[in-house]
Amino acid sequence: MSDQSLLILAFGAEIVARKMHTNPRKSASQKRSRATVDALLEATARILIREGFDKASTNHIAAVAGVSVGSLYQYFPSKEALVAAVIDRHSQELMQTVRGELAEAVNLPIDEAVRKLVTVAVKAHRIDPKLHHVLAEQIPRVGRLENAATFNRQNYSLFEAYLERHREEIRPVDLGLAAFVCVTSIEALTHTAVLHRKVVAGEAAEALVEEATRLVVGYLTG
Amino acid sequence: MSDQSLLILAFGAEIVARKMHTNPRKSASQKRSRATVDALLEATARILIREGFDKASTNHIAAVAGVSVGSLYQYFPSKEALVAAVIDRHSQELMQTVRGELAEAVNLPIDEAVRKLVTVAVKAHRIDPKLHHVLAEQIPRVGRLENAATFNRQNYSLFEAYLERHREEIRPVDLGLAAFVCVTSIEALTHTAVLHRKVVAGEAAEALVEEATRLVVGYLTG
Amino acid sequence: MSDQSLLILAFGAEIVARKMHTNPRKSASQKRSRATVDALLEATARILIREGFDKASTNHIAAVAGVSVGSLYQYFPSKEALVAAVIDRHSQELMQTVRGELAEAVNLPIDEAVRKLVTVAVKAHRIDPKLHHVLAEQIPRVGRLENAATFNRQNYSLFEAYLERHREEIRPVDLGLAAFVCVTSIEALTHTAVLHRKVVAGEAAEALVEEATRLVVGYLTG
Amino acid sequence: MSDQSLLILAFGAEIVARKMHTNPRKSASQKRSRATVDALLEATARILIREGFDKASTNHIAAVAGVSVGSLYQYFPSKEALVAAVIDRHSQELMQTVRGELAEAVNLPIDEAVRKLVTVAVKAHRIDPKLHHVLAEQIPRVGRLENAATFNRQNYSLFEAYLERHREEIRPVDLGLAAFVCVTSIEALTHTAVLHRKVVAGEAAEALVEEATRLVVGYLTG
DNA sequence: AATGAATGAGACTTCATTCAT
DNA sequence: CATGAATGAAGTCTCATTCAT
Repeated sequence: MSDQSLLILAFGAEIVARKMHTNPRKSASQKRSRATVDALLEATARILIREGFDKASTNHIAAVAGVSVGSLYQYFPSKEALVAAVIDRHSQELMQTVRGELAEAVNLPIDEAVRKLVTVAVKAHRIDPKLHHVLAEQIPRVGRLENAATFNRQNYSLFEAYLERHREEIRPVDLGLAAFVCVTSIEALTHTAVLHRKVVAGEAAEALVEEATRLVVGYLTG
Repeated sequence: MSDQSLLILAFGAEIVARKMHTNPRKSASQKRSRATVDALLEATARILIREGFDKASTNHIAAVAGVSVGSLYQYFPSKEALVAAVIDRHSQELMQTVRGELAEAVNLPIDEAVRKLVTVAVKAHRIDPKLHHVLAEQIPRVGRLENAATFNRQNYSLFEAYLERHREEIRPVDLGLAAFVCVTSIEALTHTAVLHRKVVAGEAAEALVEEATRLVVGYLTG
Repeated sequence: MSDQSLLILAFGAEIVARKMHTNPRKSASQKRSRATVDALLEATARILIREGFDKASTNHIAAVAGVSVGSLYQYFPSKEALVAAVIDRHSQELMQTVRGELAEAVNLPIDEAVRKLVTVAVKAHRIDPKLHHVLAEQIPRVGRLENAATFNRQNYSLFEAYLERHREEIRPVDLGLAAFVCVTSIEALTHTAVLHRKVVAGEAAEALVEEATRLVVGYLTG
Repeated sequence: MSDQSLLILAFGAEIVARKMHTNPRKSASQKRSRATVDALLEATARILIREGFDKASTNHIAAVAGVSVGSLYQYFPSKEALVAAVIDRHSQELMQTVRGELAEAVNLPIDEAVRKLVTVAVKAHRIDPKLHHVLAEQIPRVGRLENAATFNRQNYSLFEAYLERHREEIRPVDLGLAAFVCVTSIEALTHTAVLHRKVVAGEAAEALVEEATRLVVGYLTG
C-alpha cells in the first residue's frame, strides 16, 4: 500500500487486507473476547504510533494490552495478522467517516464534487494521521495485499466512472489518465499536508481545500 | 526522507544523508577496499529490491557481496550506515542526472520550466524505481536525516524562489502554498506513475509529462 | 570487589551487589521459574569454576543449565547481571554462615574476638573457595558495585568500632590504621591459605587460625 | 598469579611468564624492531590501564602503537604473548628496583630485615600501581604460568631460608608456616594500601611501613 | 480460555589472526 | 619487513511462536 491507498480506500473501496492466514482466528463474538481483541488492536496502534514498528514486539503488545502473549495468539495467528487487523480497523473508521458524503458527490457538478472529495480526503486524513502514516509505511511489510496495481486500478476507476458520467463538463481527455492525475494529486496533497502539519488549523485547511480544488478543477475543465 | 524527498533532491538540494555515525569508517581509497565497498552497496541494493528490508541482514548482505561480515563492519559501522550509504549513492546518481538541466530552468518561462521539471522528475525516478521505492520507505527507519520538515521546507522554497522570480507570469497566489501544491503534485504523479508501471514506454511518459505540466501550469496561471 | 571484600562481607556488611540494570528481571516466584533461575546460577558458578570466565558465554551457560538462551535473558538482562546474581548468592551464603557468630564477638576480649574472627573467616572461605576466587577476580569486571573504597572503608570501620570499644585492652594506636592492618592481613591469610590448599585438613586450619590470631593479637597488644 | 605474586617477584624470584608460544618471535635485535616492540608494549600497558582489558584488542593496540596489526604479529605470536611480555617488562622493572636492596637484607637482624623488606615492597608497588593492579587481575587469564602453588612455594621458601639463617633470633616456629604468614601479610598490606590510595604521601607510607614491620617482627619474635 | 515460561533461530557485532601486496 | 584488508568463529541479545499448566 503506497501513500495513495488509504485515501483511495476512503474513496469507496472495500478493504481487502484479509487473507488466509491473516484472519482473526475466531469471530470474537463473546464480550470478553471482544474486549481482548480491542485491547490488542488498541495497544498495537498505540505502540506503532508512539514507539515505532521496531518496538512493536508481540510480547510488548500483549503487555501493553494487559493480556498474555498466549491470548494474543489465541486471536491472531501471527503478528502480521494483528497489524493487518489494525489496518483494517483504521480503514473501517475512514470508511465510516466518508462513505455517505461521497455517495452524494456522484451527482454534483465537477467543482462541487471535487471540493467535496478534497474536503473528505482532508477529514479522513485527520482521523489519526500518525497511525495513518505508520501504517502507510508498514503496509508493504505486512504484504499480503493483493497486487497493488490491481488494487489501485480498481479505485481509480471509481473516479473515472464519475468523469465518464460528467464527461460533457470537462475538456476531452483520456479519462483513465485524468483519474490517475486527479486522485493521485489529491491524495498526495492531503497526505503530505496533514503529515507535515502544514494543515492543522481550520483556516489553513480551507486554503488547502481551495487550492487542491482549483488544481484539479482547472486541470479537468482546462 | 518521505516519498517527496528524492524528487526534491533532484530539484537541486544537496544530499545530506551523512551523519556522525553513519559514515563509512574509512575513505576506502585502495582499489581492493573500493571493490569491497562497491560489492556491499550493490548487494545491499539488490537485496533491498529483490528480497525486502527484512531479508537484508548483515550476514546475508555480506554473503551476497561475496565478502565476510567482518569486511562489512570494516567499512560500515552498522547496518544503518550501510543503508544510509546506499541512499547516498542513489541520491548522488539522481543528482548527477539532474543537476545541470535544472539550472537552466530558472530562466525559462513557466510552462517550459514546469515541463522541464516534470521531465527531469520522471527521468530521475526511472533510474532505479524499485530501489527508490524501498529507500523511500526505509528512510524513516534509517532515520538520521535532518528533520524531514526542515529538509523539505528548504526545498519547497527553491521552487518558491522560482515563482517569486516569475511572479508576473502567474496569478496572484500565496507563493509558499503554491510551491507546496506544485512540488507535491509533481512528485506524487511521477513517483506513483513510475512505481505502478503506468509509465514505462516513452509514449506514456510523454503523456504523463503533458498532463502533469498542464495540471501545474493551469494551476499557476489560472 | 577486591580479594578483600568477601571476608569483609562476612564480617558484617550488607551485600550490595544489586543495581539498576543488574537485577533479575522478574521475581521468579513460580516454581518453574525458580528452577530455571537456580539452574542458571548453578551452571554459571560451575562454568566459572571449571572453565573460567572466558568460557562463560551465555549460550554455554544456558546449555549447561539445560535451558534456552531465551530463558536466560528472561531472568537476567545481561551476562553481567547473571554473574552479579551469582556473586549475590555466594555472598548470601557467606552471610548466613557468619552473621550470628560475629555478633557475639563484639563483647569478647581481644584474643578471643580475633580468634573467632579468623575462625569464621576460614570457615567462610571454605564454603566454595574456587568460586570465591573466580568471583573475587571477576568483580571488577562486573563492576556496578559501589565504589570499592567506600565499601571497604565502611567495613574496616566495623572492626575499628570494635577496637574503640576495647581500647583499653590494646596499646595506643591509630585505630583506623590498625583496623586496616588487621582486617587486611586476616583476609589475605585466609584467602591465600584456602586457595593454595595450604589449609584443607582441620589440623592445618587450626594452625593457621593460631598463627593469624597470634599475628593480630600480638600486633594489637604489642 | 594472585595478588601475591608480584611482590614475591620483587622478593627475588625469576620471572617465569614465558612459555612455548608466549615468547617473542624474534630477538628484536635491530633498532627498528626494538622501537616497534617498545611501542607495542607501551601501548598495551597504556590501554590496559586507561581502558581496561576488554578494550585491549590487538587492532586497537596496534593502532595506538602506531603500527599495523601485521607488525604486531611479527613480534608476538598471540595476544597472550603480548600481555605476557608486558608482565615481563613490569616485573623486570620491579626486579631492577629491588634486587640489590634485598641482597643486603640477608645479613641484617630481623627487625631491620623486615623493615627493609616492607619498604622495598611499598617502593615496588609504587612503580606503576595501576598497571600492577590490572596485570595482577589479568594474569590468570593469560594463564600459562606454571602452577601457582609451585611458583609461590618456591618464593616463600626464600624467606623461609632467611628465617632458618636467623633462627636463633626468633621464637620457635614452623618456618614454612611463618614464612607464609609474613610474606602474605606484607604483600597484602602493601598491595591494598597502594591500590586504595591509603598510602600516597610519604608520611602515610612511613606509618604503613612501621605498622607492617611491627606486625611481622612482633609475630616472629613474639 | 488464559497464562506466561520456554524455545531457538537468527540478528548484529567484535576481534584474534592470516595473507596478498 | 610492513601493511591493512579480509576472514569467520563466536558472543550477546531479541522476538515470534509454542506449550504445559
